[in-house]
Amino acid sequence: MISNSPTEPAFDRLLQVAVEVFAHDGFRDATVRDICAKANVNVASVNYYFRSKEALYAQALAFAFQEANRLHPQDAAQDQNLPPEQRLGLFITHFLGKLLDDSQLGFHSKLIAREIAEPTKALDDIIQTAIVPQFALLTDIIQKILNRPDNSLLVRRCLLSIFSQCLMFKHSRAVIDRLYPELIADEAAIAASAEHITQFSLAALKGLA
Amino acid sequence: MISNSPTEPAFDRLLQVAVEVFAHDGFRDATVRDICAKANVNVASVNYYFRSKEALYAQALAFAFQEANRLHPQDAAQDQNLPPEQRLGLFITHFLGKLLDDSQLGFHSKLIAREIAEPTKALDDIIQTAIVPQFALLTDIIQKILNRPDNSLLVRRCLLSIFSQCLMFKHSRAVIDRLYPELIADEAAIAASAEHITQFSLAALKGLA
Amino acid sequence: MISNSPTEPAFDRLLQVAVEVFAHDGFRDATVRDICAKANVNVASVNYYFRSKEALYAQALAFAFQEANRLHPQDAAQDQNLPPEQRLGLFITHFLGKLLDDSQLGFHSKLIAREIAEPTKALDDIIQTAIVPQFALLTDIIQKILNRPDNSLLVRRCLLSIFSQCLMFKHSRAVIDRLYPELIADEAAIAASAEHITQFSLAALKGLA
Amino acid sequence: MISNSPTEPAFDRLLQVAVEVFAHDGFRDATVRDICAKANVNVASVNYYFRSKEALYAQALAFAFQEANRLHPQDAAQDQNLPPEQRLGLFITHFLGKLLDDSQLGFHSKLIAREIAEPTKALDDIIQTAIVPQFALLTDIIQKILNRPDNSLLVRRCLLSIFSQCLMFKHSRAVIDRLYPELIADEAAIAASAEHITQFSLAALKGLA
DNA sequence: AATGAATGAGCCTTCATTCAT
DNA sequence: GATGAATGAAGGCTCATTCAT
Repeated sequence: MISNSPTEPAFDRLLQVAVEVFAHDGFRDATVRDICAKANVNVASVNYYFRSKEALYAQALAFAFQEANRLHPQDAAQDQNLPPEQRLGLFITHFLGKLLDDSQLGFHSKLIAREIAEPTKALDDIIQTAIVPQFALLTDIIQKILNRPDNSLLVRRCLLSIFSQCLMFKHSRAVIDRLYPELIADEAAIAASAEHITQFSLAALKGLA
Repeated sequence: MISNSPTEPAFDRLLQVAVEVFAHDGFRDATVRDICAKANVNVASVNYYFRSKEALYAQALAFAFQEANRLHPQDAAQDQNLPPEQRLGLFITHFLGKLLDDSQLGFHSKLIAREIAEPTKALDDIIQTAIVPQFALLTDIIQKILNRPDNSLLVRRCLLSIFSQCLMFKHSRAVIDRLYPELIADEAAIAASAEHITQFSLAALKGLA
Repeated sequence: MISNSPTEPAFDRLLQVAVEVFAHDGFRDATVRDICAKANVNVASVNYYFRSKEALYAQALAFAFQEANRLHPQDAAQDQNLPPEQRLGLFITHFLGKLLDDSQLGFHSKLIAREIAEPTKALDDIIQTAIVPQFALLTDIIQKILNRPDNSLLVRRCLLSIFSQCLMFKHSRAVIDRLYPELIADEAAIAASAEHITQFSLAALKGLA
Repeated sequence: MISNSPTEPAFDRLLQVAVEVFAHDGFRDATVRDICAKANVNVASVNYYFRSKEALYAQALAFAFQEANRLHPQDAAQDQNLPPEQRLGLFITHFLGKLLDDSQLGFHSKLIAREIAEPTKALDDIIQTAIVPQFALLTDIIQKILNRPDNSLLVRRCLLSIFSQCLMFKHSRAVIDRLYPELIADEAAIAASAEHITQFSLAALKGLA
């Protein structure tokens, strides 16, 4: 993705700060001045290194995906030796953990969720790089449980049904925080939520198979 | 674009245009000048009728919920004489229809989805007036299928599992449009998607009961 | 002055409120809306009754002078039977009391002080109506103490010297409030200040005579 | 109009123009656009250099005091070797000269007089840095003539009596211009006025001592 | 006669961007 | 190559005023 990036520290600092700030404030509310100040670089640096605020955003988005995948690889769920039911549980637990990570890494998924909810021109690249592989992995698991071909409509629909249950905790977090805060209160609660999604989805898949 | 029938009072025209523009551009990118121009009123009208851009947004949001509920009432799903399984199907079909309505009303759900993804101060009011009733209705249906008390954690989690499958078509529409466009190609496809969510969820609920 | 004023209650209320608001906020900071709201009349009333905000100001100024003179006549100081030294004391006490009156009447002198510090076109009329008579009265007193003709330069200069000591409490009140608040703390303090000005001025006049 | 020598830095030009414009129009009526236009700089410069219109005003006020004191230092009046009666005369002459300086510097005292008549948040700072020293100097002189302690009420009252006679030429200049223009017609007249204030005050102080 | 709705000019401020160094 | 100064377009908002009723 970021093939043409010089490896200068100012450039990198700018990129990391941009992920955080864009994730926190959104594209419009984030200001170039704020990003530069937080990155300890000159105000003109964004235009110098990235040509424009918009270009910085696109790069930051690509960087966020790259980092999210580097830091949260779905290794266990890819193990073809495990039974698909167990792989499903691992996938969901891992994916939900990534989404709800409120540490520094949380910025990555937050920025991505923003981009999906309000796509810009940058989305198409991103889908190919980061979403398609996740979809492929989950497709593989579902297809084995349902015992149907990869490209069947049912597999695709079940894929969305399962993905959506995880994504809700990101997209509708504001609602969950207000109505059902106990479901994401701490790590144990999040693990229980992952377990529920797994059981709910397994029961559904078994019933539909 | 809503037809700006000049007979309509300026206040109403402003409100309808605001829903459109805020849905399309978001709060920050939308400009008062643009809204006023599209509504064929003076630039000062927003401040005259609504006191501020922020207050206009809050009113537009409330109006969007009101309109969405008025045009897609959940009457059938509330019928206590029907079996809960059928009520669930009706609820999902209606809810998905409301979310994917690309006619004039599509703006309403788009604006609402934006607000949930990036909450402003206006969200709290909205949750109470518009979301809580929907949650209550679905809770009633689930609780009857599961035969569990209203407030059990399981009921709440299943509620989110079902809601999320519908909401994904709104929040992640950009992804679906690109990867699985056939699932929302036309009204028949949407109906089939609703049917899938219903079957998936019913199988899950039966399995968990 | 206000010969063409209709005697309607709305008109009068507007005028009285205008004196207060202009005195408190100044011409620019005062808003027509605020004045109309406080006077319980329509927003358009100012333009209807007075043609413009500026014209309302001019009328309010004239009204303030008229009221100030009507409510604070310098009767005692005009008594030719009293010795001029006593008349000087009466004049100063009375004048200072009028200037420092913080009750409703205080608005009149505050508005007038504003006009003198930052004159508008309205000032010339005002000087003839309200200031000249005061100057004449004080001139008469001084001239008798100094035993000089009315129009001597010395009389004029002493007039200003005495007037200025009183006016300072109005024009530079902000400074006095901060550095010597004890000089205007209460009615007794104000009376003592008047007494000082009288003694200071009498001593000066005696010395110069 | 100050000569906008283009060699001067934009910051300085802005400050000098601000003194002029604020003195002429007052804080509210003065516009940032006008100031920038007169200073030949961009409209955004005020916010760039001074953060806000209000901050520019505060700086302009401080600058006015600084300039007024730099150009009219009270050196002679501070000379402890001179008799206090002579020092009083020097102080009054200098102070009145500063107030009535109609050259370029007239803007300074006009701005200051405005601020005292209609104080803003900026006044408190100004009092400490600019007024207190003047008061201290005059207090020293008066106390020596009266032979009383610095902090006696009488000294304070006499201080105000003397100050006020000078200030009147600033605050009530509009009235003097119309009724007694001969008192400030030219430099000689002003010197005569200063002489009068000195004699009047000395006679008073002697009488009260 | 008197009003309330509606207007438009103009204000301060923000911000991404540019330019000379 | 990299910066800090400077810009200009645009945004939300206020307010005296006008106009139809």
